[in-house]
Amino acid sequence: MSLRHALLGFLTTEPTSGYRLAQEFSESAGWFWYASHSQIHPELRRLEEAGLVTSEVGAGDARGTRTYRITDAGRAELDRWLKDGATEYPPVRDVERIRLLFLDQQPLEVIRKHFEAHIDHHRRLLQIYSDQLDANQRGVFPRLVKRLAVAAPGTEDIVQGLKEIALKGQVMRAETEITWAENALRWLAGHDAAGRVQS
Amino acid sequence: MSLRHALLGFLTTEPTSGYRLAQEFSESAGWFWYASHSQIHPELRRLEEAGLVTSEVGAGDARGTRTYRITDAGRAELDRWLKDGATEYPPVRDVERIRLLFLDQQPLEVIRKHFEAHIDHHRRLLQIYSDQLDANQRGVFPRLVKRLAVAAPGTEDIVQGLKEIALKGQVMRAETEITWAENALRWLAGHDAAGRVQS
DNA sequence: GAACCCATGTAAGTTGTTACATGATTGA
DNA sequence: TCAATCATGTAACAACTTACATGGGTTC
Repeated sequence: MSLRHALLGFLTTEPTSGYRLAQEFSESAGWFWYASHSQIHPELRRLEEAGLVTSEVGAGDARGTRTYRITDAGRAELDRWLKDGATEYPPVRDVERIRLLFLDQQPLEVIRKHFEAHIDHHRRLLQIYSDQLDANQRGVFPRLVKRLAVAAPGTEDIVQGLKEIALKGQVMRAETEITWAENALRWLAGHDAAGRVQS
Repeated sequence: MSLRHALLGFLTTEPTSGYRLAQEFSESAGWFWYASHSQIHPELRRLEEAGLVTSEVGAGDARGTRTYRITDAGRAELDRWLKDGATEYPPVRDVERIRLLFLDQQPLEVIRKHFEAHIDHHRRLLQIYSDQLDANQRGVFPRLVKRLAVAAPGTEDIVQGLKEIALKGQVMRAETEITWAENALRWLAGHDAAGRVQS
């Protein structure tokens, strides 16, 4: 149940609404966790039932925006999750790779398009994460600013450092995928040429 | 519905049983797709209902091993999937990363363990994929041998090349993760030392 | 007043996990 | 004969997706 803990984690930065959380969890390539509002709202209510968060609707709020706030029990649960549990790496389920394996009986053109689409996809991600990394390093990344404001004294450089490391990881991943696919395209081009020469 | 197409794809290499498929989908770090037998057996029956595969139990087979074979309709469906559909990249859901973000209020020791576990995990994967890559290059990788046997004439080097590229991708990913976490550990060690000097 | 954003919700369906259940064969 | 492996299956549950639904606020 990672959504639960992702929500608790975000709520340690500031109390906010399900709508805002849904925005955070949708934007920027899903940040590190994607979830839809139809999953977030019920989960927040379950968290409230469990006493891990509280919620209230502002007195004069006609829209009915419900603001969620993490409780001490919620912080304890998050702390327990962070301390006790090792990261559970999910099983590999890579559509791109299984497609690639079975593309071996398709025309070269189809294979080429596959790698090009892969590069496009990861270039988009690279752009997003590079921008965020840049904003983080300049200290203007909104989420960083908010988190620095609530960070325990003396932990500021850890907060910023870990965000930078996390973003650097995304950048490295995207770069790796692009390099890989570019190499593949080169191989494919060489193979194509070789095939023509021999025929 | 990728499991469907992953199963169809594997069945183009050779007719086999749900049990064997479940083994393939479990071993070797899940290869590129993990699925449990309790998901595979029902899916195979659904594929049979849809006319995409046929199945039969060998005459003298007391164990009741049911061998599935892809039909022309199944091949057509796989072909359609490979040709028409672009790869659908799933939304980002990265437990490791969200854990890392919220570790910023934990002791340095806990953070260090996180990166060490990350390195361990990816070293294991690296070993598996390196071995497979090696076996593939030497032409002794069982799945490669089988697939080469059914490959259309003239496509052998594409078959082997794409498998190599796919495995190379897994190796690169694992290496990237290890490099990333090693850098993070170095940063953490430097930070720890700096902290002690200042205090 | 139309279009768009803010804000929450439900319901149906799919996918995937975990646990339970059964029975045959093989090898120590 | 006991344990491991072969082989398939079901049932309950959890996670996630997609679509539908509602209503207030803002802006042109």
